Amino acid sequence: MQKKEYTKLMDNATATHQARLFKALMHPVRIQILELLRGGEQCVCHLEAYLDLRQAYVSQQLAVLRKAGLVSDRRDGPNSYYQIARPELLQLLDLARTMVCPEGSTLAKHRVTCPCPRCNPSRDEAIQTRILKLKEELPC
Amino acid sequence: MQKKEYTKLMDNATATHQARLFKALMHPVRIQILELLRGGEQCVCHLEAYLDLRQAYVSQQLAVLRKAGLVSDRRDGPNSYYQIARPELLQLLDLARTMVCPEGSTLAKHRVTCPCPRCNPSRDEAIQTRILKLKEELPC
DNA sequence: TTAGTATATTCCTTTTTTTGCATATTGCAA
DNA sequence: TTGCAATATGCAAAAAAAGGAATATACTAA
Repeated sequence: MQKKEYTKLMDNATATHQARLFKALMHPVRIQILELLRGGEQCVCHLEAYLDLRQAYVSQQLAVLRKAGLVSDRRDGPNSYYQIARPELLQLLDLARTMVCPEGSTLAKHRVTCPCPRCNPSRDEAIQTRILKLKEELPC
Repeated sequence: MQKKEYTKLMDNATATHQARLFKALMHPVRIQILELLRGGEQCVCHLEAYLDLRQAYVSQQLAVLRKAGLVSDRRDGPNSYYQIARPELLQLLDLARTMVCPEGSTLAKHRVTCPCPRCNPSRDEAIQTRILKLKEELPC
């Protein structure tokens, strides 16, 4: 039997890192979160409303994505905003989608009530103007 | 709070299928198998030798890839040959590798002894000629 | 300080994967 | 048929992930 010298195509460490990346993506909710982040950063309550999931659960899934280095977070007052940290992720998701979803499935519509500042600019604005008004009324 | 009509970016079914694809790829051994299949089909004993893993274990991992529709198999005599069924997979793996492995890691060399017919053409040939010789010696 | 909103984490149970081991199957030749 | 080589499958224990529930933290406003 022939004994051959063989240069490995890939070392174990790389394969393990790659597997870790796929592991972070192997969950439907995490994929949907990344899809929602496609258009830019979103706060947790927005994801919660749009996916119709409990807050703690969304936070757990975000923690998995964060620990895998796939998303980054930023605090703004009471809200946390998450965004995609690796733009190549979107290519990866696009490629995966073409592989599993050949037929253009029709996307469902549904109603959401999201409490986040971005979804409620008027409400936020109203609060801000009321605050300003009150401040003006105060004696210096 | 505003109530908005929202067209889902992705239906649950698609996300689930995508997750299933990533699930099949979330294992280092399966990734290494796919890398070995990059150059074309290989038999099980070849993978076994090149990855230095037990036969039953390689077969199990191949079964996962097969059930996910990522590889196809073909029987040729006593050997089973596997090949990549979805060429887009290679793109996916390439993209994933660039994401996790920025520094060009040096690939290790190692010696393998593979018993498969392709790795031992001379041995196979020798057997074949011996068979032919024996047949000639037989009285019709 | 207290209360309320937004978010994160910890603990625990259930389910799914992993992995080793034994065994079954298949194809071929004697 | 028997025996052997190559491959596949079934089973069980260990490890990991999923998901629910309670709780902790952070910030803001009163």
